[in-house]
Amino acid sequence: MRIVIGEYISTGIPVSSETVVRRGINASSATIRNEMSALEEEGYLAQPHTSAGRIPSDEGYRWYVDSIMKKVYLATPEQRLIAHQFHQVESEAEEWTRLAASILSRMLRNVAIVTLPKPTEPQLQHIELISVNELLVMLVILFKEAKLKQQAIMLEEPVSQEDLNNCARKLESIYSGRPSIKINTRQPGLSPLEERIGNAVSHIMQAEGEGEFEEPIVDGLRHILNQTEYMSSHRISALVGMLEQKSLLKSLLPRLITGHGIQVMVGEENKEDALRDCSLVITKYGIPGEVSGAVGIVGPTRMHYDIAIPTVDFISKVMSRLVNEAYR
Amino acid sequence: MRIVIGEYISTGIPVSSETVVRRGINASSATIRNEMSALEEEGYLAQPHTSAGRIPSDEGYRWYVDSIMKKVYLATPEQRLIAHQFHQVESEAEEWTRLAASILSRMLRNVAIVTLPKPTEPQLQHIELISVNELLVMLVILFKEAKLKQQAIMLEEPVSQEDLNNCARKLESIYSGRPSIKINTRQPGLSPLEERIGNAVSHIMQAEGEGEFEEPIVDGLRHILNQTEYMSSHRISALVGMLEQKSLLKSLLPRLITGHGIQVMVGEENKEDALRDCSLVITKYGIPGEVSGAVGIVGPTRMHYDIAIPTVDFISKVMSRLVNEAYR
DNA sequence: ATTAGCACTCTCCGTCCGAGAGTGCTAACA
DNA sequence: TGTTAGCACTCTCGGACGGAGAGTGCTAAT
Repeated sequence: MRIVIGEYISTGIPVSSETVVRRGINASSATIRNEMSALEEEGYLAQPHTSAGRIPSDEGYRWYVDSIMKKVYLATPEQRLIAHQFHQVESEAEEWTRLAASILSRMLRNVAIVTLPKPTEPQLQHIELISVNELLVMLVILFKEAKLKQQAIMLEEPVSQEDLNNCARKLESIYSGRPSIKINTRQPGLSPLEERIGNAVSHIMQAEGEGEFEEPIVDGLRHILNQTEYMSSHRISALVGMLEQKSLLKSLLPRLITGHGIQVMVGEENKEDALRDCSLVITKYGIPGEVSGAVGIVGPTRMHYDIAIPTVDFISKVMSRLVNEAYR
Repeated sequence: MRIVIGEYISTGIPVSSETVVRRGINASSATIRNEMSALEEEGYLAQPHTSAGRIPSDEGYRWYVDSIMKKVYLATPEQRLIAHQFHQVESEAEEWTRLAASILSRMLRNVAIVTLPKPTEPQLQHIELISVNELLVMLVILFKEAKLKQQAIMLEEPVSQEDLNNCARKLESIYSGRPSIKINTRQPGLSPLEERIGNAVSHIMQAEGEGEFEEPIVDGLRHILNQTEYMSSHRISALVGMLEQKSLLKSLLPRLITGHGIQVMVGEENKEDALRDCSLVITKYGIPGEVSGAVGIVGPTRMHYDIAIPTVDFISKVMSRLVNEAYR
């Protein structure tokens, strides 16, 4: 009889035995009361105070979530709605990602976290050196995954575009196809210019290879304020602070996503203090071993898991498909 | 005698006549009371209720701000602190900008808004077409200001890198040096390929030319929660929502920054509903007529204007200097 | 095992009251 | 005329009180 949880999730008020009876259970309130106090013994429910209804404990939510996980299936209209929005978007990874975050946060009315897809091994596709003015050169690196990195480089003396092109070709041949780890080692027989720029390239590629995920895009912070008015104010600002510091969040993500498949962390199950009052529904997307990203949402423990889980799941599948199309 | 405002800003509690006396005024509380009720008549002060101290009205803050504007000067230690942080940063516009936002929000404990520097007339420097695979080409556009834009383009049939280079050179010669407005007009005598890619270039350059500012970087949202607990909750979430929607904010900026020099909008002076409970300290930076950006902070009307104004001013000067160095 | 009944407990909400803070006014004073 | 002391008045704040209502736990009957 754990309609209790569903009821509490949608109303937010402690559920009484009477309420359960009205929800269509063929039993009297007394019977329910006995059941409920049994469930409380087992730790699934709790009472805010003696004469109030019951609210689910973290364990209660955990049970509820587990029971939902079997039927992770998003209703067709919602699927349509999402597919439709993705349909209109350009083939630009950053755009999908922003869109995914925006859709998630709007549909679930919670904070969405989505990272750009990131290849496990960044592969160099092309190096370009463009002179901006006499001494300033722009180094442009294109990765196989159509991602661009740039860096301005100040030269000591003017170099012709000709030489720059040669330099670019040479570095390209050195770095292309190699896993990013090896490129730290110096190459012999390079001119000072080539060495200088080579260092910059190494540096960029190394930075690119680091970490499991890209910096996440966070959308829907405004929902935190509406949903969780009960949460103590300093907890809220710790949470917002954490969500705001993308680089911190990025380094946290691998710890949050441990397993495969969709993952739900309820309240105290979270390692991070700031998340102690929240639940996290999160999963990876991409091509295992090649490209990966994360999508998820953060909300109060009292969350519509029954919608959130299938939605996050569906979005992750859409993202995986897009990645597949783009990186095939 | 408007120590009242200074006092209220730092304590946050309505100031009584007694308090003013204790702040070193050579007069009795009764005298102060007379003065204060005169100031209330004139609209500079207000009483939350009959038997409470006075708090400044928007007009009061306005007067206070105006009186501060004369001595916009940041204390040397703070200047040092800021300069020091900027000193360590790479010569990357986005990095400065993020840093500026981070410094501002941390020092003033409020939300900082900073835009990337944006040239009034984007000028094309270089076009590069790099084939990613048979049919996919990456169009890379480099602007004079060392800004990069990319777009993936799907071809109908394979084209050699040779032809791509030629195409890039041709388009480069067409678009380079022209103000972005004219480039809409079709050029005669272009091959389908050139026309196709030319359209993409036009499109990007036009988008680049639009709007007065870049999308702003917002930092320090967490401070909103600590500072403004009194603000009604739906106002807060409207505010956060607005600050979160960068594109909206971007289109709003020109309306917020009308004049030159540092600008302060107090409470109801703001046109935007979401800002009605807030004050805005904002200014432009850059090279007038050539490159411009905006820096500012948003906070409660009860804000340390005496620190905020010089700080924003100083940061804007630092940013201007950086822009000057980079774009010289 | 279920249920009706009932006493009990606890929150919620409005009221009341006293203390305290601060004002406005008046009358005295320089 | 401007300043000040004195004082009555007003309003908030916090705690106490109390009744209504909701919901439970227990017991006894089915």
